[in-house]
Amino acid sequence: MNRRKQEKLAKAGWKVGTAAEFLRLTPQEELYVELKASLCQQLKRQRLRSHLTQEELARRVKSSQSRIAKMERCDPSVSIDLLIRSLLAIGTTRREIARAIA
Amino acid sequence: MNRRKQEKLAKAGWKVGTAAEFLRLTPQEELYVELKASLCQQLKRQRLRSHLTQEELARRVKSSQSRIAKMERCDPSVSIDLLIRSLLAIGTTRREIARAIA
DNA sequence: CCAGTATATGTCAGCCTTGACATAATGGCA
DNA sequence: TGCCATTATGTCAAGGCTGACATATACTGG
Repeated sequence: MNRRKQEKLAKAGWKVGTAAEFLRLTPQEELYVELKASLCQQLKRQRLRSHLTQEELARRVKSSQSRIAKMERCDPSVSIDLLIRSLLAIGTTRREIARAIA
Repeated sequence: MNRRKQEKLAKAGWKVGTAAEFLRLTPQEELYVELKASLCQQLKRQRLRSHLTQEELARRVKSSQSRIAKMERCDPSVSIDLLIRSLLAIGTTRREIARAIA
């Protein structure tokens, strides 16, 4: 958001900030969710690249369509553990995972 | 282990194999534990580099000495989530975490 | 040898994550 | 529009993870 618009909103009584500020995350929590988000995106990218539906992917990683959807949406209920196990299950290499994280 | 010794043990009725084989891990599970092990080592390295005791580190990451010990020993009861949250808590960057994983 | 510090191991109640299921929204396509 | 495939959201019992505590073991200087 540019400065102009921000000032305009401020005049109208709004506050502008990052999602982390809004959710009152500590800097560490912020890093954590960002890192997790990278893995969520990586999972979705890998799935689309493989032309799989969530249903099909779910079968491969022995999970369910709903959980795959939550993973890709980065739902708070999914762990990095599950994300990494899912990525490994569809052939993502450590190097690729590292690349997604960095 | 060299070939000679392996044959010798085989004659004596022993089987020789990797830890993964012994524990009957699937290739994916093996990748998972290896990746986790890298993070465990990284945590220990970072702690020693910072000249912290497990007790002190535990306070920083709001955990307990026993759990830190389990993390560094790569106890099955510790999750990648906790490892990553701990690493972030002591100032490890995403890049460094990625480097440890790759 | 002992005391003191650091690390390792075992246990467990309480909370968090998971797969599964139901159901709702979304997006084409005829 | 209605139908179908896909994805999103809500819920929950069962199992996994966590911090805390107790205790054991390892290490070191005196």
